[in-house]
Amino acid sequence: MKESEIQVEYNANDIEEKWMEKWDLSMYHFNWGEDPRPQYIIDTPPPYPTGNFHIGNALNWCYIDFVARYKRMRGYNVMFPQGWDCHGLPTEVKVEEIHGITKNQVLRAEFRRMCRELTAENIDKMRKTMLRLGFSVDWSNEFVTMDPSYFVKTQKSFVRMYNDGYIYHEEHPVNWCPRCETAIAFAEVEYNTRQTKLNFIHFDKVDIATTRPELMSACVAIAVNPKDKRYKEYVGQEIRVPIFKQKVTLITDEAVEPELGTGAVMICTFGDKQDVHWRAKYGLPLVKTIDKQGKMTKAAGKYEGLSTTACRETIIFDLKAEGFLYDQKSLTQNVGLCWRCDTPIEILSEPQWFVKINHESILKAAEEINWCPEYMKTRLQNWTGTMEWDWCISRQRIFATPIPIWYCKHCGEVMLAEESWLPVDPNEAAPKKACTCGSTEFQPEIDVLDTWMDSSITALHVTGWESEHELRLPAQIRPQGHDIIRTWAFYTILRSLALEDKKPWASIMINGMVLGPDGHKMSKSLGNIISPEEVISPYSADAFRQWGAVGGSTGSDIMFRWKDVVSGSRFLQKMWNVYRFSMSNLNNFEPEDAEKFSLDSLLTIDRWLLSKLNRLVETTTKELDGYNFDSTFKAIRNFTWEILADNYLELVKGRLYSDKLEGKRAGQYVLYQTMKTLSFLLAPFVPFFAEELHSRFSNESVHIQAWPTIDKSLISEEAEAAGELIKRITSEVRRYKSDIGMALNAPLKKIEIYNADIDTGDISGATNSEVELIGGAPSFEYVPVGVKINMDLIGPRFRKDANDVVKALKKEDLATIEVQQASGKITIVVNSQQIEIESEAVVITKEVISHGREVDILEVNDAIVVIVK
RNA sequence: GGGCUCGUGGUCUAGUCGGUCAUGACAUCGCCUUUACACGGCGGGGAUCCUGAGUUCGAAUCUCAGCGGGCCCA
Repeated sequence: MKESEIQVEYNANDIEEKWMEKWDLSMYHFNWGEDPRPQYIIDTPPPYPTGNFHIGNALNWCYIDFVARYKRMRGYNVMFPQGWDCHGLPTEVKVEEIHGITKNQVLRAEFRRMCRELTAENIDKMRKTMLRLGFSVDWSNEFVTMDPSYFVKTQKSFVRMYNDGYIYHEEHPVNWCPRCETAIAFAEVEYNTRQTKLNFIHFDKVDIATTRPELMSACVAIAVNPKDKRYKEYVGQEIRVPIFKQKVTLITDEAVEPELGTGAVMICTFGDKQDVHWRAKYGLPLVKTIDKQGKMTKAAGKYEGLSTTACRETIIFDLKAEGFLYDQKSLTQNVGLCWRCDTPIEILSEPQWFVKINHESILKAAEEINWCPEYMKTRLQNWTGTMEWDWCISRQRIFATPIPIWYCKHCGEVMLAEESWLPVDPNEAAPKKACTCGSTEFQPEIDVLDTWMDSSITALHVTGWESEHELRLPAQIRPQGHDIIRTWAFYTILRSLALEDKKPWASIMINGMVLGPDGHKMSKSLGNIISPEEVISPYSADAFRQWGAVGGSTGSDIMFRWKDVVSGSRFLQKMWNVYRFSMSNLNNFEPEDAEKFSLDSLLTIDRWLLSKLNRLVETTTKELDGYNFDSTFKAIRNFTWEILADNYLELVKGRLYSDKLEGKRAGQYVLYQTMKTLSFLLAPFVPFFAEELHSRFSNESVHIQAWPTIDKSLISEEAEAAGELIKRITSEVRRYKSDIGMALNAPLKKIEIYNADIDTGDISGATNSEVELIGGAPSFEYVPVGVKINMDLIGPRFRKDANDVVKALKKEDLATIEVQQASGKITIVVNSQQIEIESEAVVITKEVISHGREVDILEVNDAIVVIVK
């Protein structure tokens, strides 16, 4: 083996950059052709190209990469594709900001070009971070949703779902941002508490309380609780709305809270989602009093043209002047805000495109998917159960996939694009055929598709839907955060069923959110954001990735902790030292020596180590199959540090330094196997470091090697017990030296070991002392010092009296119990009753006394270790 | 307000088909510069297992209620 140029310091950043340069990334490519390996396709989340690959993304990608690398080593044909979910409002807003324009000041095509340009730059930046973090992405399967090659599929999916009756166009209440002038989905509404005024207003028969008097012109009914006696006599009667003078009916509904305000509320179209409910439930008329810009319409009479807030002030002024308003109280309430610009949203009734939701089929598919962790499935189920509106898929924006629809100017008929015309922007191209009425004059649909329409077909896209390859749906796994179970997971299942009648993935692996070092979710406003780059440059990507692995269990939210990164970095240095030590002792040991090596010449502690090593392989394999990265990596770390470094190396050193070939060869063999195995086990987690370790064993990348197999013949209880005894004796001697203030390498006059049949060579080496094994019974006296009680036996047998039995046993003379125990039965008196206890229920602990000899005595299991001073 | 989830030494965490000394890491204290490593080794101290009630001979673990954190939603 070569040990040259193994530096004392592990210089992570140099080594990571070296491998980044050297690696041929085609080793991560998926093979679309014939392949004997089973496929393992990952439906990677396409991030939104903000330009910053943040730490939350990084955690998600760490998980994906652990799985991808592991599965490749396990012999799967793995695809870890990378997509980019480009369309959306944030980019539009950013472009307006950068160019100092509003989107309506330039041509749509020009605005789209600006958005594409910015997105391409942002993707570039994020790709760099991903490469630096060592993710084994298959870049040959990258997709960009704004590219025609991708959005042609979004459009095709629209056309097919339209033809299959899943999509319809209808006037329906939608969440609307008056600033952005677009419909938005529930997923895009944020809630915040605000102070507002509850206004108390006299109507002609009742008094009502409202926070939104500007909606009085849209008042279509008054509602009270059916149990509210105050209004009983007026139920069903007509009430006149002040100022606007329209007559509305007083109705009753359970949902009205009698305690709030006056107990009577206006139903307006629409103040909130409850109004939408009530309007549908009671078949009330629709009055549109707010327009798309958030201005009052003609329906608001003299208030037409005012903004909603100006209208509110003016109406309050007028109500006061005319004596209708008799009180105002402040009220804290939650208001819905546009997630992007914080403008309070309105509910408007507008013609929009919708996708029908089939609850049952989604629930059934969710049941067939393997959820990790399992409880995340409940979230999807609960959400599905509470969906009331269909999915609104149209948006009034520019940078998005166009809806491939025109309307005939002559007869109004809808003209749907044929698949062969796609991709198409109806605003830039006309239909290639005439309307059924004969007209060739068309009005293009200017609404565009919700971005989720793009991203909800990723599972289809990556498995080859509508490509030159055969369809390989379902993908094997969907890795994603729990924040988007209700959106991305939900929509993907829906679309996959609608388009191919198949579930999108076999499994879904959920990651938690990343919290800042202060325990709160990372956010700009809290100022607790940490970027992956800030962590990598002082500590390395491999250290960062270890935080991802050990930070917490899969699915739970995990805090970013610097000390996890620091300890990751220390582990690399520790492992590096172990490796350096091992390699320097392997300079005359070649792979052929390992092949020729006869296992018969292994010593006890070697077998102990190899047994532990194979158990480690067993554990890591099992844990990785269950996506338990934290327990996997902790097991590797524990093995390396405790078992290998602190114990095995110390015990084997004596042999490695000695001239006796046989024991030395055995130690070298163990080190050789262990270093090779560890380089494989570490590969999914710390790919740069593992490659560096492996590079001195082979010219091939560690990342295309097979995962180690478990050699069951080397796993042995006896070997472990025997090794454990040696290890414990050594560490007892170490403790002894520490207790009496000796240096740990200081020699003892002599160590005698009684009542144990073990190799003493390694003990002697590790304690730097002569060790003599003495057979036969030692001439020492045992003194009982305590009693341990087995509650498994005592508890169920004595129930209520168990406590008294324990007390009695503890009071009893130890020597007496010992004598009785030897005879098989212990008889004691409890609560003046004589009872018998089986001898197994009690264990007498004993100590050995030196009996006059000038020695100290240590006990390890049944062995007696005598230190001659 | 609803759903899911978590609450264990100063900090973070393991354990959760109930069994009497509760795991480990970081921090802290003491000892040790031993030829892989002081980014190390050895040893010690430190816990009302969120609170209350219940089930049980016995609860960190099971049940109920409450308090507090997180995410999603209204």
